Amino acid sequence: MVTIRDVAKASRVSTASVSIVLNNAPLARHVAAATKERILRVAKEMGYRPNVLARSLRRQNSHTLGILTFDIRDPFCTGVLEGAFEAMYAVSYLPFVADVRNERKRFEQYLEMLLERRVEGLLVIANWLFMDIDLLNDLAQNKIPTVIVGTLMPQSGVPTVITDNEAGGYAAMEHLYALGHRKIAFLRGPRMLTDAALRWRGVRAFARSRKLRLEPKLVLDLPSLPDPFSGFEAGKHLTGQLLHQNRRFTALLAYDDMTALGAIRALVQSGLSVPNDCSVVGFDDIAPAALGTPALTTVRQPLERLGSVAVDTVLKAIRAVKDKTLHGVARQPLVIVPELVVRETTGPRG
Amino acid sequence: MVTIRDVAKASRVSTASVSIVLNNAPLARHVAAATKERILRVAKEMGYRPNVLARSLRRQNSHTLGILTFDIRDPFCTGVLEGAFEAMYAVSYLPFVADVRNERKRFEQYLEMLLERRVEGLLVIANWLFMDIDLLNDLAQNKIPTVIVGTLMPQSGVPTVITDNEAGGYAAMEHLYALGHRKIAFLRGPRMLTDAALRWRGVRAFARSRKLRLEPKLVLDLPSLPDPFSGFEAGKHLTGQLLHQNRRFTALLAYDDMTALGAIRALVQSGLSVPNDCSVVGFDDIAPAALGTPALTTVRQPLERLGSVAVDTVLKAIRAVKDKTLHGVARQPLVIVPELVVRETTGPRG
DNA sequence: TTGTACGCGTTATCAG
DNA sequence: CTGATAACGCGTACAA
Repeated sequence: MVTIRDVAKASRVSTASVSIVLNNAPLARHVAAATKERILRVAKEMGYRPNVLARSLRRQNSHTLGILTFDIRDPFCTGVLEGAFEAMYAVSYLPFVADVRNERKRFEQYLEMLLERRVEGLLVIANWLFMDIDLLNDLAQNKIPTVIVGTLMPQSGVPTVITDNEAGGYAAMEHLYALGHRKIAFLRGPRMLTDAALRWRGVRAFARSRKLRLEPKLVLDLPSLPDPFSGFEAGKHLTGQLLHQNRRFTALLAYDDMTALGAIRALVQSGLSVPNDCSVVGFDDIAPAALGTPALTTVRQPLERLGSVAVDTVLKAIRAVKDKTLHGVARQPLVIVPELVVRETTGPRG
Repeated sequence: MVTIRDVAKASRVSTASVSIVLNNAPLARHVAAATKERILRVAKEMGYRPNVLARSLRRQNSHTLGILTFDIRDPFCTGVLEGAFEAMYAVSYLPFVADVRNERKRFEQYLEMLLERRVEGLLVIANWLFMDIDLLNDLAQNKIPTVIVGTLMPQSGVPTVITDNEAGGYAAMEHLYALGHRKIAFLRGPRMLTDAALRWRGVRAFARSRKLRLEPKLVLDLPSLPDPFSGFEAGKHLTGQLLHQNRRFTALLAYDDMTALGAIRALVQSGLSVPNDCSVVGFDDIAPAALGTPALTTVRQPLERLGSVAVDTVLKAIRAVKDKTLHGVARQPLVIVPELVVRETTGPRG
């Protein structure tokens, strides 16, 4: 590997000059044009690549962020990741990504590894499972700028970027109501989950505004399970239950897309048609939502936007720390408005 | 940030002793137990975290791999990633992941960034788009151990890990044939794509073995488009075309799941039922395949396995370079056997 | 333009 | 046996 010293020797100047010229530092103005050119040429010829490790050591920054995901296969994660990557690319930061797989041990080990690598900031793409495990402390301990994306941790104190769940729930209800649905079944999220509570609040808010009564027997709660794809099974199972009890409903609002997809499976397997016999609405707009037939109507979380806003927030915090302008990051969660995507699983009341 | 010097001072020993003890180096045997304990305790109390940048600089290794993905949202990528992460976690390597988004410029920039960061090896999760752009040279240039996953680049010279496409094609045909299907439509992959060619070869091999004639009019080729999700649209469009021409077929074998999902959409929208009127088989077994209704029958690529094998291969190559045992990595592509997953989109000929 | 101390941990060599 | 000293890896930045 060719070092800056090699280049210096070959160009017959000092390493200082090489560094100055290659970085186009202010002092480069005082370097003779001919010398500059020579250095540039030699460096290229020799295929010199500065060692970022050494640079980071010296500059005390790594141009690196750590991203902790709860499950890389979850489309929610990858959506956020895409946005995060984009924002990082724009400022030439590189991400370490660590897939926690919903395991506490991994979370802690990865966190340690990332800190040892001197990442400048941390992004945590979370789901409800991050709740049980009180890793929040681990996060709060380290002074390093951190942002949580995707779910609201009660009193975590960590800056958060989320979708406006309440608005989403409201919009979904509005849509179903407009189509004439009055008997609506709900597959709510796990009870302790803040997001679930907020979505439900949006639903209730809408119902109140239209004096629509929500039938308690049509409201079921998802258990909180560790596997993200288990949402599918849960949705299928709960819907099957509803069907088994002969409950009447013409529409179903699911906690998220995975749940909705499971619900559809149960409906179709019972010989019902979606949306003719029952409309279904999801939440998230993960990739599979659009790929199934019929395509899922859902409340789209602006995943890429969540990711990029989160990165911007972390970067801002990093700068704030550097400049010691302590009025760094907003304490309030950053809330991003979702968007209803009407596709094929909803239709007028049959 | 607390450094090794701080710990040394606080434990009243030299930095050397601290390093030796904390790393449990061979020399640690010669350190008095009491001293050891003191160092350990002080280090923990002070929350000392070794600076991996400095360590890497000294040891001339980074314990880091670079992973280039063509599109982080593609379920194929994330499947491979999961396996890769797992294998890396086992040896405490951390991945930089760079999402190329099928853009040449990004590929080159990221590649440069990764090399500057002294990643020890490179993993390229590729799809057909990596073909057009002759980035292979860029890869071959750098001496750094590299493995390509997921698609076979003709004469690239870069070690590759792939699924046995031919076996997969064969298995899919076998399944359809056993169900009684004889009029089978094919949505082949892009013509220049090696994987597509191999799958097709598997199909033909089976047909020959049963003296089954393949109707040329039922064989269509996908265009090669840049967006991974475009496979869906292409599948839908080509199937629509087939239907429009009133071609008779009782089963359809798609290039991959995305294509298959698109085909199903077209079939259902034409009033046909899957699998009653037409069976459909995909290839890959990406997550959405199992989530749709009906669930897709498909040839599963062992994605995690591809990822972990790829990482193991890179690590092996890294070690080979270090030990200068030049008989490093196999020149032959590593081929992993796929598995037919029978779900709901295939049934006996109607 | 250059010399050189510095950032931080590792390890070979040396002294007690 | 026990521990310290110092060179090293590489690029940066300031004084000269």
